[in-house]
Amino acid sequence: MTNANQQAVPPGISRLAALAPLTPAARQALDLAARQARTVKARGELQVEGREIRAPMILLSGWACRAFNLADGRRQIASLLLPGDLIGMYNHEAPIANASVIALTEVVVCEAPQPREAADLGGLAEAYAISAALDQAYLLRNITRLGRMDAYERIGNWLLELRERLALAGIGSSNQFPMPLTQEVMADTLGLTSVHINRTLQQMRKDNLIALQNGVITLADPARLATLADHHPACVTAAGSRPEG
Amino acid sequence: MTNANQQAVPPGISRLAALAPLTPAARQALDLAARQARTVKARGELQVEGREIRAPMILLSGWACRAFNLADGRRQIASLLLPGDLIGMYNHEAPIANASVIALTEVVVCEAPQPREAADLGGLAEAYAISAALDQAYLLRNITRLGRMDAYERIGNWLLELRERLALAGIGSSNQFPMPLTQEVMADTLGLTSVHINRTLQQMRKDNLIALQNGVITLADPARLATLADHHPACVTAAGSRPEG
DNA sequence: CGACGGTTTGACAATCATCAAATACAGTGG
DNA sequence: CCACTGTATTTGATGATTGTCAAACCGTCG
Repeated sequence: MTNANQQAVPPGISRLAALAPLTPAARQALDLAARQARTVKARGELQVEGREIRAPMILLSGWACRAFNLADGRRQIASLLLPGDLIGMYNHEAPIANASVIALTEVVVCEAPQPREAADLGGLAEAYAISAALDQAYLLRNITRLGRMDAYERIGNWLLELRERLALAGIGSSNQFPMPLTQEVMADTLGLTSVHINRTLQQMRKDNLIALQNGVITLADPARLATLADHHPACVTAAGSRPEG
Repeated sequence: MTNANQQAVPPGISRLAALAPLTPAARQALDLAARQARTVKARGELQVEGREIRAPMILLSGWACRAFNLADGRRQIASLLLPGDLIGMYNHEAPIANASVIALTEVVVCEAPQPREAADLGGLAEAYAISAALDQAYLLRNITRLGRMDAYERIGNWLLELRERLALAGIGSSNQFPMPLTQEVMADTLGLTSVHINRTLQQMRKDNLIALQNGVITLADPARLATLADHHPACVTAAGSRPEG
C-alpha cells in the first residue's frame, strides 16, 4: 500500500484529517486523489492570476504562495501555502484565480476531491470549510502584521504562525521547524526589504530568540516571542477541541 | 409593499441580487429576512472576536469593519464591510469570530437566510459564494497595499476599490461616492497615522485627483488614479459578465 | 458660550529603503 | 580537487517616508 511517489502519508493529507474527523470513505477519496499527485519545481506556477480555475488542488507537500506583482516590479506575497492548504477552492461557478500561485520549493499537489457526492463524504466538506476559515483568519492576521507591526514584531509573529500551521500538518516540533525560504521571499511576505529582514533576524539572534541552522529554525523562547509579537493562536471553531488551542 | 423600516430596497439586498441571478423564491427569502432588520449605532459591536457566531448576517446599509486591537492600543482595521457584505458566514460547525466586527456608521443588519433548503433556493448559495470570493480578493489586495505601496498609492488604490464595491450595491456614481469615515479610521484601515493621511489627502487634492465636500468624495480623474495606484478591478468568475469588468 | 470630536499644522525623530559592494555558499565542469 | 558561476547572505553609508508629540483651528451640538 505504500506509495512510491511519497512517504506513507503526505503531510497535506494529515492536516486535512486533523481538521475534522473523516469517515473511511472520505479518507479513501483523499488517498486516492493523492495517488494522482503532480510534482512542480520551485518557481513553477500552480495558478495564474485572472485565469479560470480548472479544479481545486490540495498542496500535499512543499511550500507555495499567492503573489502579486506591481507594474514597477515590486512584489507582495499575500499568503504562504503550506502542506494541507487548499488552492483555488471556491464554491461558485467558473471561478477565476484572484492571485498567482507560485511554488516556493518543489511541491507536490493533487486534485481536491469534491465532497458533494454521497452525503457529504463524511466530514470532507467540514475539513474544507475549516481550512477556508483558517485561511481567512491568517489573511486577517497578515493584514494586522503589515499594517501595524514593526519589522521585529512582524517576523516574530509570523514565525509563531508558521509553527502553528506546520504543526497541523505534523511538521516540526514545539520549538523548531524547517525554513526553506530565502530572505528575499521573507521580505516579500512581510512587506520589507531583504536587507532589513537580514538585519532584524540578526538582532533576534543576538536577543536569543531564534537560531537558524541548515534550513531549520529554532525558537528559543516561544512564550517570550509571543508576548513581544502579540501572537495568539488561531481558533475558528468551538466544536470539540478540534483545531487547537 | 414599501417597508417602513428602510427604503424600498436596502442597498445590501441590491448587491446580493447583482452578484447572481436570484429566483423569486430566493429574492423573497431575502426580502423577508430584511424585514427583520436590526439597527446598530456607530461604534456598536456586531461580532466579538473569539465568541461563537450565532447566525450569519447581511449588512443592509451603513459601514462596518473587522478590527484588531494590539496589546498596546494600536488598532488595525483588516477590512471594511459595505452594504451587501456578509458577516460571519462560514460553512463549518460552531464557527468562532476571528475578528471583532464594529459599526463605523449607524448600520442596519439582518440575519442571512440559509440557502440550503429547497434546492439551493435559486442562486442564493451562488451569491454567497461569489461574495465570499470577492471578500477574499479584497483581503489579498489590502495585503498588497499594506505591504508594498506608499501612502499615496494606498489611498488612491483604496478609493478606487471603494468605488467599485459601492457601485455593486448601487451606491455612488462613476466618480463620486459617500465617505463617512474619519481620517483616523482611514489611518487604521491603511496602516498609517491620521496625521499622515491628512497630509497625503491634501497632496492628492493639490494634484487634482480628488475632492471632498460634505462627506462625498469625488475622483477627478479615476483613470489617472488607477495608473498611479496600480488598481485593477476585481473579477472572481467567468460566468456571464456578472460581477463587473 | 463651552465642550467635543475631527482636521490641520509644525518641528523633530525613527524606522526602513536604497544603493553598492563584499562575503559566503552550492553546484558544475574541467 | 579546484577554479568558476550563480545565488544568497551580510555589511556599510546615506536618504526618504512615515511616526510622534503638541498645539491650533474648526464646526457642531447641547
